[in-house]
Amino acid sequence: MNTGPQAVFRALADPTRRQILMHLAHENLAISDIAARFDITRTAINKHLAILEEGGLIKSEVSGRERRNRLTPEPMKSAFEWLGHFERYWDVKLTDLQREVEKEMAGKKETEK
Amino acid sequence: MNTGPQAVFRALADPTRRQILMHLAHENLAISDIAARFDITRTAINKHLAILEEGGLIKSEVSGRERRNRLTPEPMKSAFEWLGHFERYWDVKLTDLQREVEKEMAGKKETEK
DNA sequence: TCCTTATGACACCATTTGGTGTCATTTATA
DNA sequence: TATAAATGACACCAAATGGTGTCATAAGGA
Repeated sequence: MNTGPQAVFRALADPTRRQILMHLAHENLAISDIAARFDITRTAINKHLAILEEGGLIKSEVSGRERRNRLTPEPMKSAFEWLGHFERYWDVKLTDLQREVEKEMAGKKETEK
Repeated sequence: MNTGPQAVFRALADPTRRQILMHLAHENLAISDIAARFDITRTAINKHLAILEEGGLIKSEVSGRERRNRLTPEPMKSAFEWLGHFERYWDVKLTDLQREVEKEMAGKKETEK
């Protein structure tokens, strides 16, 4: 397992995997349960689960003949925080404010001449 | 261009692309400028830029013989918000608090018997 | 015990991904 | 005006990705 940002972003890059995470947010599910919710084979689901587990986003434990999967979303935090560093850039209100400030500064410069 | 969550997560999945975004957060750069900061060819950088632009994370405009790239991070917001839905799950403090509350409740039950 | 269910383990495949190198075109510049 | 610099446009490649199908094994249930 490797909960670094790379393994997490990689795990999040596939839409099927993100959907699996959403299902697991509601309830723990066995592999067949998950496969029943998608149009792809159980084998394909298994590979997705392996990548999610590699990213540390889920944990699984066997119980009888089932393997129950549970969400362990802590590693998402690193991706969330990485994105958070850009928050000030995408915040439109702040950008508008900056523009206003810059315009104001420019105006002052002009009047100071 | 397609600023949906899929295009954004896909663009963020590669470590080189994430580094390019960080560089562009500091300053707008031409393709050669970016290529000079990595050990891969300009052609490879070009492909990464195309994927970033496809996700709407950057915009570029030609200026003479240069193509200047600028960060347009608004689409990151959708990925950030998607992750935000899981925040309550990974928040350790909240989890600890819940554990405390549960322990307290269990204790009360005991004493109430 | 027999049959069914849930996985594990492979082998195989087409497409995508992340790189490379080369050549042509356009734009500054000495 | 030559020359150098910055891109664009291709062709080509190996490895990773996202699927498939098949067969074996283990665990429950009638």
